[in-house]
Amino acid sequence: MSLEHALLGFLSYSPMTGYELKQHFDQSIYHFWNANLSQIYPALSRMKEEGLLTMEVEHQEDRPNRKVYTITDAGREALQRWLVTPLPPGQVREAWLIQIFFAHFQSNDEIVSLLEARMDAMRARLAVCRTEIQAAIDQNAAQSGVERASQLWQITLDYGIAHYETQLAWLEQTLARVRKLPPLTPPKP
Amino acid sequence: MSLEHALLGFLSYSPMTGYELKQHFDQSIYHFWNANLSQIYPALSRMKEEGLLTMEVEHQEDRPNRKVYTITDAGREALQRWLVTPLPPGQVREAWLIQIFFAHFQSNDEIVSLLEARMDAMRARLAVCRTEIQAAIDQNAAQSGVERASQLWQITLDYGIAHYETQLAWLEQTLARVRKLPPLTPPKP
DNA sequence: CGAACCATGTAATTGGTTACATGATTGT
DNA sequence: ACAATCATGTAACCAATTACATGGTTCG
Repeated sequence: MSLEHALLGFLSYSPMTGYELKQHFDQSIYHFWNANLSQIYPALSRMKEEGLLTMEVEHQEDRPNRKVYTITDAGREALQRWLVTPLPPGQVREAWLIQIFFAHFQSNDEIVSLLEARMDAMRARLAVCRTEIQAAIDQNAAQSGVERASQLWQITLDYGIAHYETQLAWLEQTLARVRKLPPLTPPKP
Repeated sequence: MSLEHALLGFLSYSPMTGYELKQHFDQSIYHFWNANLSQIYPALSRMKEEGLLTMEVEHQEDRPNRKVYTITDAGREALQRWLVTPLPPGQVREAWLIQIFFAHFQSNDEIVSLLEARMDAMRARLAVCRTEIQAAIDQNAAQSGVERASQLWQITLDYGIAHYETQLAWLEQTLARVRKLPPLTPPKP
């Protein structure tokens, strides 16, 4: 359902093709939601069948025809309704924590390696938020008339930044903690 | 894959039935990974076929027979290998942030409501971590011989606590920010 | 008297990822 | 020469959720 509503959201700005929608996903909400083209195209067809969108074909000679989707009144209503409906919070799923949980037969160094690998990944993501996405927001904010939208975008980015900062803080702290853990009494089998 | 390895992890403690495994999921790692019985039972059969587990039937008269699964050497090796393999960090998926992102036509009050609903949910989860799961860990730690395991469990719980605290801090801060947002210039259509 | 516990599963559906397929144009 | 951009899709697969099915025992 979320994918569909994100598509409606972008199409509420202006009519677009599936390809362009994908670019919007990549450029603005990638840090908390992503979608593949192979997911977007069938979703658009479905939504057209449901009357949430209309489609017009723009003929092109050299490349495949562009299919430009436009949101309908029914689509706007569906979006509107969804936007004010609180969603049940999803189940947390952090597979790497399973590794920590069952690491009692691993050496402290092995656990440290896992944590360090994760730190690298989290640092990289934090950097993307701070540079690329921030730049996109700033550029967008410069064009006036969209201040409210820019501020909401910034709010979601700040969520991402806070999230990754927490991850890193926790990892740092856990690293110190694991280094001090008494080593395993029975050595590895 | 993670489900399978979590099952191997619990079975590395002692042989168990699918039903008992589910209880372990619910009591110790629910805050970062969960599984349904309808997922666990077929997974166990599969893993038995793959030679990671063996199974023995305990006959019972009044209830369905218990199928007790035991980890094999191959299972221990597979677990061991997985436990030291860094996992690629998963894509963040926070559907409710889509709602914030596209809320520029919603009133500030409507956005505030969404945030407050989420705050309630996050407070509830934080409370579960601080009370129920903490109690389970403390109880487990009291039985000596498992200190290392208890400490790793505590580490994963502290992750959960830090996560929910960050959520709440961000929500609090965002609430204040949204209340100050200049209201929408064009009133709702 | 109904809910929760014990104990097993299958089937259907949903949502997402990966692989496959096509093909011209533009930039390095 | 090779990768990236534009532009569309289909098909297979995987993981997780929900619904369905069965049925006795114990607790409030």
